[in-house]
This record gives sequence, structure tokens and C-alpha cells, in this order.
Amino acid sequence: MALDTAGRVRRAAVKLFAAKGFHGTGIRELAQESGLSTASLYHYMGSKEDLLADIMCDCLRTLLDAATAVAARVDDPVPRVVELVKLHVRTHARKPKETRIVDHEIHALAPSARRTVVALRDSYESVWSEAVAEGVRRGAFRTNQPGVTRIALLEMCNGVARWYSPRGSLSLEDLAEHHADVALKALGACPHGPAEGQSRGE
Amino acid sequence: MALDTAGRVRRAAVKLFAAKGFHGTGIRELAQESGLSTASLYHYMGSKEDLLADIMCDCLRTLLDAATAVAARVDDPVPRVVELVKLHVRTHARKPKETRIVDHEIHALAPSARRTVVALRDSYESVWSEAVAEGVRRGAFRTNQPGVTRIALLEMCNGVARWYSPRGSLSLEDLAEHHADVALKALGACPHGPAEGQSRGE
Amino acid sequence: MALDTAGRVRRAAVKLFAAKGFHGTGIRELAQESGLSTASLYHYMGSKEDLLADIMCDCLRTLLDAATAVAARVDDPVPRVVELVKLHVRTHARKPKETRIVDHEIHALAPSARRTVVALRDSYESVWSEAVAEGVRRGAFRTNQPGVTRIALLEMCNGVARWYSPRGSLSLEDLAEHHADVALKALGACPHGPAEGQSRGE
Amino acid sequence: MALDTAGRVRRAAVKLFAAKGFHGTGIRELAQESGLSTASLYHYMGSKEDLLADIMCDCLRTLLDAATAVAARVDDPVPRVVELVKLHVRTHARKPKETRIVDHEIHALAPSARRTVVALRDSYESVWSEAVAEGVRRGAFRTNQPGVTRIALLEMCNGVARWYSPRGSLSLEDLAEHHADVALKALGACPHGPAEGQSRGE
DNA sequence: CATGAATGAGTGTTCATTCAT
DNA sequence: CATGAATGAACACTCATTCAT
Repeated sequence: MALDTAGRVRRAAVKLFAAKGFHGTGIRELAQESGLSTASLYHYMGSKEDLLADIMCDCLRTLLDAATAVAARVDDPVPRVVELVKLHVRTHARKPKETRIVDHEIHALAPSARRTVVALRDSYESVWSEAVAEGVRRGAFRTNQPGVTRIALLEMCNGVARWYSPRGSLSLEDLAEHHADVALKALGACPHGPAEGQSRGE
Repeated sequence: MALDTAGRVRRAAVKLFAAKGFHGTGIRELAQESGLSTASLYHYMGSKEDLLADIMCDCLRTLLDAATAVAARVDDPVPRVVELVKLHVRTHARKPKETRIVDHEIHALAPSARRTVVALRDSYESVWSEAVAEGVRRGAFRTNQPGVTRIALLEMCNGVARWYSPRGSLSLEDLAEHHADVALKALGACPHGPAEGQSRGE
Repeated sequence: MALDTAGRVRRAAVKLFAAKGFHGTGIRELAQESGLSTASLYHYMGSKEDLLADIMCDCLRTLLDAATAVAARVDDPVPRVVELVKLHVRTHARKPKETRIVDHEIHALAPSARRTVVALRDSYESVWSEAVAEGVRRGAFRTNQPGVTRIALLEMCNGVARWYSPRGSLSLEDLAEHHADVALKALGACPHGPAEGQSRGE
Repeated sequence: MALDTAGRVRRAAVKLFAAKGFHGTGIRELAQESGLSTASLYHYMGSKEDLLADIMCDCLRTLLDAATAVAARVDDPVPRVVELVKLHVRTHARKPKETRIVDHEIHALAPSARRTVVALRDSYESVWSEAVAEGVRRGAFRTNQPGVTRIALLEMCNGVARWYSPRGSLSLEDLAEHHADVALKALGACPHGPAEGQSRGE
């Protein structure tokens, strides 16, 4: 049925855009991978660029929604950051192609679509910023460069999409925990029992 | 003179490949940015792809040579990793366009050129691996996932090329030190006075 | 009901073919202007070209029938030409889109449809030729180039469809009379009291 | 040489646009008729539409220049109109394809190019208007609808491009004179000895 | 050195039309 | 009746590259 075909187009685009880049992917390849003619492709997408924008927005919106839910559910900054890191890592490990597209193909968007995508990304990152800032405020984190640390950690976690393979020996959960661990260290928190011990120290 | 013109071509390519991607850059743009005709362009490059491969190889070879020199000069794993991280961060901050090209455009190379570039990158990363392994061997680092940590740190430092601006308030040296700090924390070493001090602490 | 829809399609086609030309009008535009899907369009027309041919034939047949009636009703060549000119001008002023299509889009028809349309147009023009020839025969007109004059007058009157607007200050009837006037002058007849004076002269 | 090739492209475009319309002509046909590949075509034109605009502007500018020269040279309105009509008719008889393109393809231009072409056409027509108005002012013409007459005459003369063939029995000079004759009659002037005789009649 | 001219192959997209539902 | 889905062919145009001058 229709949804199925639309899904096939989407999956083909995700696969090819991630593998060869947006500009490196022709619509004839896209059509072949989808099992359609190039003309039929245009029943399921506005334009090649619309397709790209859709993929990026969907991916970012899902991530943003999940992060917002985490921030609403977890008050304590330390477990909140832990959850945010794990969410980010899991998403990048499970959807490496989508997330790589988000990270690598923003330059391929025309200004208006780019603004939308960047706004979504900024919203998402502000959930991180807020968590870090709250941790600093409550004395749970000790870092004199919270902004730099936040962006450095984000880049580290983005990298997961570029190298992690579920076929390797490392389980996804171990991967997520490892990154959460590094994040807490980078932010100057003790991994298991942080806020308490640190607030005492001050 | 000739060298000058060749340099202009190289600089134009670096600028455009970084900004719009290899496939997103046409040779007409390249020619315009270089101030040449498209035909003249071909006096200074083999093909568009050769130009890309040259840029990537030069960048990686410079980095590899510097890293090799660091490894030869610094024996102690802790300062060696510190130096490697700083080198990596400085290079990515000073040459963000070249390093972004290295990180993002490997898929645009044909298999044979890709093999060369990947080999260079692997050589470079093995300098890191060796430093981390040596630190673990000597008890300077405590991490049960040295490989994961290494690649996570590399991704974090690569990210510098994507966001750092020398026009911001953060100095390049502070940036480098901050990342070195995080690296040592992630590897389970105390930043300034590492192996010894930490083993005593337990 | 069906007739209504068919009418909407016809009106849409007339509007668009006149405004943008046959080849400049896509069936998607046609469908949108008709308020139908492109597929539904094909219930009300054979093909895009059939639709064009229908429009042209209907317009020409109406004109031919009216002209034939005029010729049958009015014997005297001078008032006959006057009536023919007025008919032509009125038709082009009232149906500027249809008549412009007839005048401009013959090249878009395939040979067989073109033959039909050209035959209709020739039949119509022969009513004019006959009236002019009769006037010359009876001494009502003085022109040594009756054929050229006839075609020049036709072109002049066709032009009405290209510039006349009922929203202007000139009434349709004044317009028709003005053109009839010019026609009689061009044919060498006195506008009001021609045949008599001239027949006396011979 | 280059000019030759550019000329071949121009001539091919004129031929095809006149015969099949702008939208009815593909660039592949254009290339074939020019004896070039479609890619080479783009060395000699900006875009298909630019080519159209160039053709129209060149044609109109030539006509405008000639008409301006006539107006400057001939003061008396009667011979001035005669010369203008003859110029118009000769141009339309000798360059029927170019003039038909000017008359039929304005709708194919994008707004900005259309404005340019329409401005040229208006300039040209204002030379006619001025001549007619001057004749009316000096009492050389008697018409209570000078504007309508002017446009009707223009349309009549435009028509020449649609039907006149130099292979017919009518010479170009006779054709021009015939139309000038009709024009004077339509404007209410005596063909050979106008202003004087008529002013006496009043 | 430098470039105007040239091109085969390819770009993303739209065309008019059909047909199963 | 009406239409969503589908398509082969064509659309205008650009690609990276070559070569004679």
C-alpha cells in the first residue's frame, strides 16, 4: 500500500544520503533503490531537497521530544545528564544513517529549510545546556567551561553514529554507559553519588 | 607565478569543498574562486577528485608526522596523550576546513584513493592507540574500554573543526588544554601528576 | 452535472490556451483550473490536442454559420460586407480568447486536425471573398487588389481580439462600425450611399 | 568562426520559434537545427528564454530606430505616415519570422524581460501615435477615433508577416503602397495631395 | 601558459497519458 | 464518476573534461 511505498522511498533516501551524501546521490539511484521510476518518485516527495529536509526534521523532532520528556521527568541534573547522554548515544547507535545525515548535510539545504533544521537542533541542544547549567547552579558539576564541555560532549556522542557497529563486541547499553561516564567526568561530577559528595566538599 | 596560482586553486578548493561538500562544488565555481578559466584549472590539478585526494593526504600526512614526532619525543604516556590531544585540537582549530574535508568527504573518493587516505588515517590513529595502550600497560590510565575511549576522544576533538571560532572568547590554548583535561579524565588519569599520584591514592 | 463539468473544462482550456498558448499550458494547470484531478480530465476530453481542436472548430463553425446566414440574407455587396465586418469584429470582441486561439495555435495541431480547421477557415474566408468579388463585379467596390484588401481587412479585424477591452470607453457597436467604415474605404466604396452612386457611374 | 556559429543558432531559433512557437520548440531541435550539441548551445545563449528575448529586442530595436529616423526626416504627417506604414510592411514582409515572434510570444517571457519588450513596443507605437496626432492637429487627417484607427492599422500591417509570400505575384513595393493607401483612407486623407485639398474642404 | 569552443553523459524535474480501484 | 498511483519519454540545463589554438 501507499505507506509501504512511501516508506521504501524514505529508507532508500536515508541509505543513500548517508552513504554517498545528498549531492552524491542521484534521483535515478534513489528510484532504483526504491523500486520505482524517477517519475513515480515524485508522488512520494516534493523534491529531492524536501526529502532531505523531511528526514532531518523527523530525526531531530524525535530526538527533541525524547529529550524534553527526559528533562521533564528527571529533576536531578546528574541523572538528567546521564539520561540525555544515553538517549543521544542510543539514538545515534540505532539510527546512525539518519543522524549522520543530520550532522553532515545541513549545508545542502536552502536557507529557509536550513533555518528550520537549525532551529530544531538549537532547541535540542538547549535541553542539554539547561541540564548542564542547572547542575552547575546546584553545585553538582564543576567546570569553568560549561558551554565548551557541552559541545565537546555532543560531538563525542555524535561520533557514535560514525563508528559504532552493533555487530561488534560492545553492547549498546555498555556504549551508552561508557559515554555517560565520560560525560560526568568531563563535567567534574563523581559518577556514582555525585551531587551529595560534591556539595559536601564545598 | 606558478606556485602562487597553484596555491590559489588549492585554497579555493579547500574553501568550497569544506563549505558545500565535494559533490556540491562544481569546477566552474572552483575556477571562479581561483580566478581562472575552467580549462586553465586543469593545468594545476589532475582531476577534481585528485585535488580532493591531495588535500586530504597533505592534511593527514602533516598531522601524522607531527604525531609521530610527539610520540618519539615524549615517553611518559600521560604527557604524550596530552601532547597528542593538543596537537589534534590545535590542528582542527587552525585548519578547520581541511580537517572537515578529511572527516566528511572520504566517501567521495574512488576505492584506490580511499585506501590511501584510510591507511594514513589508520597510521595516525595507531599513534593514539599506542599511547593509550602504553598508559594502560604502565598503570597510568584506568579504563576497561581503551579502544572506545580513544575513538570517543578523537571524535570529540574532531568536533572542534566544526564549531570552534578563533573570534570567540576562548583562546586556542585554553581550548587545547580543556580537551586534554577531558581526555585524561576519560582515561582515568589525574590531569597534572598522573600515574604516580593516582596509584598512591588507592 | 456532467454538462456543467464539461463546460468548466472547456472554459479553463480557453482561458489558459489563450493566456499561455497550447504548449505553454500543462494538463495539471488545466485540471486545477477546472477543479478536477488530471485523471478525471480525461473523462471530458479525448486528449489535450482534441480539446484544442474542438475549441477551434466550434469557434470557426459558429462564425461560418453566421457569415453564411448573412450572405444568404443580404444581397447587396456593400451592406453585406458591412454586416460581415461587424459580425467578425463583434465575435472577436466578445470571444477574444477563442478567436485568439484560432488565430495563434494552428501550428499546434497535428496534420489531420489542422486540415479540418484550415478547411473551415477557408470556407469562412470564401464568404468574404465572394462578397468582395460580387461588389467588384457590380461596380460597388473599386480596388485593383481585392484579394490583398480582403486579407488585410481580415487581419485588421482579427486584431480586435488582441487589444479591445469592453471596459474601455469605446462601445462594441462603435468599434464594429468604425471597422466597417475602414473596410468600405479600403474597398473604394462610399460609406453611406455607395452602390447607387457607383452603379450610376458605369 | 564564432560569429558564424552564433548566427546559426540565432537563425535556427528564429525559424523554429516562428514555426512551432517558443514552448513548442525543444532545445534538442534547436541544437540539431544549429548543428550543435545541446551543451554547446549554451555557449551561444544564456537560456532558451534569453534567446527569445534577444530576438524580440533586436527586431523591435531595429524597427524603432528606423521609425525614429523616419519621424526625424519627414515633417509632413501625410508622407510621414506613408513612410511609417511602408517601413512596417516592408519589415514584416522581409522578416516575417522575427516579427511573428515579436507579435505572438510575448506571453512566454518572464515578467522582467516582458517589461523590456513591451517598453520597446510602446516606444515604437508612440512614433505612430505622434504622427497620427500631428496629422489630426494640422488638419491633414479626419478621424474621430485616431487611437482605434492607429491600432487597427498596426494590426492590419502586422498581418503581412502572417500571409505575405515574396513568391506570390504581388511585389513588396506594391504591397507596401497598398497598405499605405488604405492607411490614408482610414485616416481620412486623400492619398496623393492630402493636407491641402482637405483643409480646403473644411 | 591560457582559454574559447566543444561535448557525451548526466542533472533534477515535468510531460501527457493510462488504469486499477 | 472519480482518482491515486504509475510511467516512458521528454524537458531545460549543467556536469567534468578535452583540445586546438
